Amino acid sequence: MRVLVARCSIGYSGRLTTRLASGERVLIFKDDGSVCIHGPRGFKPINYMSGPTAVSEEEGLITVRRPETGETLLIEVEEVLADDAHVLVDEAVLEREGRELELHALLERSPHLIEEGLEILERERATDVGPVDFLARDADGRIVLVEVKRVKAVAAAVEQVVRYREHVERDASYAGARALVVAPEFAPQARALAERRQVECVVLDVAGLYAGTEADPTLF
Amino acid sequence: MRVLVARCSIGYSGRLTTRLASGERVLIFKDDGSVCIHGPRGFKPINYMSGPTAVSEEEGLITVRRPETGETLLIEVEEVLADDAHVLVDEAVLEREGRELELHALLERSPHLIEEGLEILERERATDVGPVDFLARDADGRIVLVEVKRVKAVAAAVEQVVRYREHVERDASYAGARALVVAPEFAPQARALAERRQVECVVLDVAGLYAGTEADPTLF
DNA sequence: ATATACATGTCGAGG
DNA sequence: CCTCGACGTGTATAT
Repeated sequence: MRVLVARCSIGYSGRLTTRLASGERVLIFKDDGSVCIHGPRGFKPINYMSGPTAVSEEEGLITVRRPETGETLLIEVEEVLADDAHVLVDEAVLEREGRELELHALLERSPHLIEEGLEILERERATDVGPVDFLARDADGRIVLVEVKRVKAVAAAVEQVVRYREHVERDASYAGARALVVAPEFAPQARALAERRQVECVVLDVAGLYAGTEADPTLF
Repeated sequence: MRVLVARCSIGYSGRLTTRLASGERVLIFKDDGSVCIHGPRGFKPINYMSGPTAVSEEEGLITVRRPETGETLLIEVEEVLADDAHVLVDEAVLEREGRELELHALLERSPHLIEEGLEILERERATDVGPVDFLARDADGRIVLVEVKRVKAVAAAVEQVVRYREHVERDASYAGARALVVAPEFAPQARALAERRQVECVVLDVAGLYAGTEADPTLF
């Protein structure tokens, strides 16, 4: 990994075209061919390129090409402030907790949090329009399709569960299936669309959900 | 801006919890309080934090807190391989060309690129289920709803414009409105859905669009 | 401040 | 390879 600190101008051409006038930045060239250029603010690079790439350098002009897509990054180096190569040993992989999957597991253990009397029949049931999060049956014996969102549900989530419903209803035994979106919050447009499509919105108290579980994300 | 190269272990707690075992990484601390930590691969940081934050350091333990959200990043520094501070001068702002907004402007100036005889009536017309990119009228006087995608159109884009059509058709004067998706490329499932929903797909030659304009993204 | 849609989105899973 | 949905999505824009 090479860490170059330099005054430079940068041009990118690919899915769009960007131009960045002269300024001092930190440029990181990784061994996998990826490049990221950090400006003075924010954790996101101001310019970047995925690997694999071919990097060439001559007379202060660094050219990064990604043959796969034809993207090009041109870096005119005007002044080198620092230039260090590091051989970094890092075998660790990032471990995550608290993703949507765990929310699913929690709801599967406690389906009454969605609705009293609900029984989960299947999880991640595959359809040819994508998987539906839960296939369930309500207290009256009706089939219920459940789409779960960890964060605010938008119109697309409603569309998703409507697609599932249209799909399963081609099988007559699923006629009259209910469709639910379960989320801690709903965008107004999502509610409007849900009403039109006869999709039910279930607001989930995520904080209350996790309260008392060992993976309580509010503990810190 | 501080560039620290170190062997370290990292814990993040916020919207989720992550743990990263010991390894050698590049850590960048910016003056606005943002932090990003780069591992050996990829242009994305393996861990990060947006500013503003409070950063404290004692005995090899760096603590980054973001009061606004309660997020915390804990960095146990086990060995420092390099540690440099840089005062970087960078007033430049990134100029982008080729965003969706510009594509809209281009099409608004030259609606014949969508269809001969098309007349744009309104742009970004809002509805309670979302805006439609263009409200237009065709050579025969029929209302045309246009959804524009800068990259490949997928099924969701078709559903969007169908939603708009359903909305405007509640007003009888829009009965029989046409629905178009305009994009440089269409996913097969998007085409299939478009056919079922009677939505028209217009393939746009984006390269041709920009050819001859000063913002030609192919010039590199 | 809130709501909404764009993003060089990126990334990973599943067919 | 393609398609699709999640993401610590982040970010800008309009209301």
